[in-house]
Amino acid sequence: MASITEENYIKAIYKITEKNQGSANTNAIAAHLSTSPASVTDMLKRLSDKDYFHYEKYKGVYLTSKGIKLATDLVRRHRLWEVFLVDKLNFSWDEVHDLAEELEHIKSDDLIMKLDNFLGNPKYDPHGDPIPNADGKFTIRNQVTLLSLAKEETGVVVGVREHDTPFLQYLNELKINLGSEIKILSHIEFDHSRKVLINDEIEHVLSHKVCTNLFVKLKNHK
Amino acid sequence: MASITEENYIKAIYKITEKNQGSANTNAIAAHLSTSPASVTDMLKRLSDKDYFHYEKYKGVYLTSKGIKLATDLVRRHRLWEVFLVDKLNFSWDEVHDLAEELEHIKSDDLIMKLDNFLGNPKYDPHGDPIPNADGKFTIRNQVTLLSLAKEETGVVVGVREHDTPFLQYLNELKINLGSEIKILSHIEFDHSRKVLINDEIEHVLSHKVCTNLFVKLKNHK
DNA sequence: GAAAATATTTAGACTACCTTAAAAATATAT
DNA sequence: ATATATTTTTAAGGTAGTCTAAATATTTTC
Repeated sequence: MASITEENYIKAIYKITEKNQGSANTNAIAAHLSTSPASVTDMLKRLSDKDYFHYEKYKGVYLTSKGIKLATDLVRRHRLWEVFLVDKLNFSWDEVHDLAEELEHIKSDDLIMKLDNFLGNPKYDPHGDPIPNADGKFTIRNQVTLLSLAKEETGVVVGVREHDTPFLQYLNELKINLGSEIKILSHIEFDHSRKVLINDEIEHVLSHKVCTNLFVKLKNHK
Repeated sequence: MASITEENYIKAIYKITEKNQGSANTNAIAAHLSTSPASVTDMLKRLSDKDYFHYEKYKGVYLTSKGIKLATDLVRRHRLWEVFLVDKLNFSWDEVHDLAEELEHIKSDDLIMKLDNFLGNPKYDPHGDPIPNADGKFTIRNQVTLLSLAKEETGVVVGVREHDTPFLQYLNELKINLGSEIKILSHIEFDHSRKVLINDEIEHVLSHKVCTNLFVKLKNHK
């Protein structure tokens, strides 16, 4: 059975390989876990006979199917706990990450199954991220960033790319949450920001960066 | 901030001192934590400058008010999680101890406050044990063991002394749970067992030991 | 393709917690 | 009050995980 530290290594490798076409290097893992590259090398060596990943000196590391299974299990647990914290305990979406980070390490398939049922088998977490099923399969959703909407089009917010607290709190201030409707009033050429109408009520300018981080689906589309 | 191991030591000391008039000895702590007496001495020495307890070589250990606060906090967290597991996730009362043992170590006052509210501020856990409030105060209840009921008296089950799985599962078989009514039909002199009527339905003989472990209040009493 | 920059690994040491075996202190029994 | 039994502590060492500093590999640059 994997220790909490081991689980965190597997999760870090999973997240990095998701972005960096399949392989994770020592420095990236160290940065992700706020530890030193030396510790990572050490840990990879000690963990490498547990079959979660392939590791070759100086060549980086990639997960085996066993490692991927553990990682998606962790993602599943994390996101289900986030749903619990927001839907049942009334936490806000910017407060739940660290708690879910602890809760996800409680290892009981029965617990997660019962939690899933209790929550009504949710498909997405409070940030709009898909929750993998018990087999590790994700529901894929049609989504684009707010950037790709044309003038006069309206998007319904279905997710956020970044999860850090300041960004989510900024969205709180703008009254933007999952389900909010954002209509593009105009593109501002100069800095690629967008003038928008939020929830049919408030006009606002959203920076290019904010737009990149908002996932929407076109209103009245499928 | 106390580590999980530290918390478990404090909790063990608390439980032992509850029974053994105020002080816990090395062997008892070791037995309680399934570790060696040498480890306990080692840990007590290392922990003793954190002000959770007073420790004098060969004299045993007793908690300070800081230690008692931490211990009752842990009891509170443990019992609230047990309520959650039984009331919300539909676990049975014999399945929740180990999971609560893990969940109790998640340190967030906010989490526990919100969990408490979500559960409706319960005063007792699924085994009938009182849940201390945030200040560590327990609700005291009028209760006696089934042993002290006379013939023809009826008791309502409000708690169990032992929490181990086989005992609780035996009670499941007998259809005895919190709230069950048990009427004493006769005392059997030979082995001090009791012939009883459970829930107005089933007649059964309960051993002396089972009776000692069942807390009841007299039906129609306060 | 050599030099410089960067990434990675090794070496040695630290902490928290655990272990067994032996020594010392305390408690019990005669 | 001494001998015996029990409890507790010390000593020495192990594992998981961490660190810094130094050594080595790889990549980038010219």
